Amino acid sequence: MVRIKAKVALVEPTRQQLLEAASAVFAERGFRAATVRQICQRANANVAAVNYHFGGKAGLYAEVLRHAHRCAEERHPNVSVSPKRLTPARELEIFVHAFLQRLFDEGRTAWLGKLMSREMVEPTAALDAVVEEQIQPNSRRLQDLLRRLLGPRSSAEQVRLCEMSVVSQCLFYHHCRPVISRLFPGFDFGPKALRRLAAHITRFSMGGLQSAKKGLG
Amino acid sequence: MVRIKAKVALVEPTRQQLLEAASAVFAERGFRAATVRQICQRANANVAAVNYHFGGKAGLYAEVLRHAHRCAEERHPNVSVSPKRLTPARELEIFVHAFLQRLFDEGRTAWLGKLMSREMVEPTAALDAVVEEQIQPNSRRLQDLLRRLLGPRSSAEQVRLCEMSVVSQCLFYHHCRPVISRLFPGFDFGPKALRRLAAHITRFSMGGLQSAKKGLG
DNA sequence: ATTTGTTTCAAACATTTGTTTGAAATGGTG
DNA sequence: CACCATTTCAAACAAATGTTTGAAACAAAT
Repeated sequence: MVRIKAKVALVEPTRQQLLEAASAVFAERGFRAATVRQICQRANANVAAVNYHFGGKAGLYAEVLRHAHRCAEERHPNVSVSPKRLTPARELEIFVHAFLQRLFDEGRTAWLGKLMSREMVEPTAALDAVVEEQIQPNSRRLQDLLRRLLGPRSSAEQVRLCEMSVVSQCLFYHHCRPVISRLFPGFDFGPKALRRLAAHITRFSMGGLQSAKKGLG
Repeated sequence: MVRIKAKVALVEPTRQQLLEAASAVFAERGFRAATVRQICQRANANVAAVNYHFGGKAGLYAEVLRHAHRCAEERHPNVSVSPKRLTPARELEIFVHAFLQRLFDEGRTAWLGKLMSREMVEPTAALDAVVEEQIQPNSRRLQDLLRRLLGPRSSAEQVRLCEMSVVSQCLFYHHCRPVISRLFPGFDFGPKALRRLAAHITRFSMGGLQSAKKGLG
């Protein structure tokens, strides 16, 4: 029994290893560009394992999305309510910073963010589920925050537009990283830079929101 | 001679047809997903034509980028200087609106914008040239405008960050269109909507710039 | 009309990639 | 040990795709 436990701990079941490897590869390369052979090699598994355990590349991808979602939920059990009383600006900054971290952190934490970012640009059949289960809730959360910032007279359209203005600034750095690093060599994405970025996006957006608010009447 | 001229006018040389077809297909599908067979079918050409005229798929793609650049230059011979005296806000709105149009117009006008947008997310070997020849100049142009708006005390870093805040808002709608149309059904991208979008992005950004300006000291 | 250089074409080729297969290995159970 | 289900594996398969090839068609010049 000790031996069994030890073995389980050391050599994780193939299915799990595939899931981990696939998460990383899909997050890096995207669904299309990732190959099952890459994934299996990384998981020390046979090429046929993907089909045996997940019924195919698509099935594996679907499982990876669920897996990443579970991992993220585990790590942030309930981000929806900020416990302390914070200024709205600070609350927005926290949202933005968390968003950036999900896109740029290394390791398992960032899988979900990267996968979702990929889905936006190069959608697969899984996009509908991703939007409904993951993007939609976050969108509602940000909209609530923005509505508070824009005031009760703001229209749904205004809230939507401002939401996209905020989100776009965060996603941009991930989507366009290849261009940014060529256009501005030396631009880095370490933790410190991420905080500075979040500060800028928040300040810029607070000004933008104020401007949008004025133009309401 | 008349017969020849007529024929040339009616049945354009294969090379040109390939270029046109490839521009459309690459803009729609991206470099990887586009297949030479698709392109050749659309151009009524043989599969081997691509290799004969351009040395391969990569060569064709490189030519397509140059071709799209020429087309865009032809259409907007010199956008760099706005002839009339405009308020900076109006100037920014024109820039933003033109940007959006390049991404969402149908037909040849939009090829370059779409191709560049693709390059940002899914870079190819051609990205370096694209950045240097196309993105860099536009970037400089926007930076000049923003520096005027931010005032002489603004740092290069501030200008860069604000530039990305503006550009990101424009690109977002193109990059994330699949998500937007699921999240906000009915969101359209017709000419009227594009003008409204440009107005929002401009107003939002003007507020953001003001905010960024304040935080300079 | 013949020649010469260019262009087109159908067919084949080589490679990649997702999937299938049938046998071998594995591990628990009676 | 023998039996059974589960899992792994090397090999093969089928489809897609970029590229090559060698002959045919074509056009212009001599």
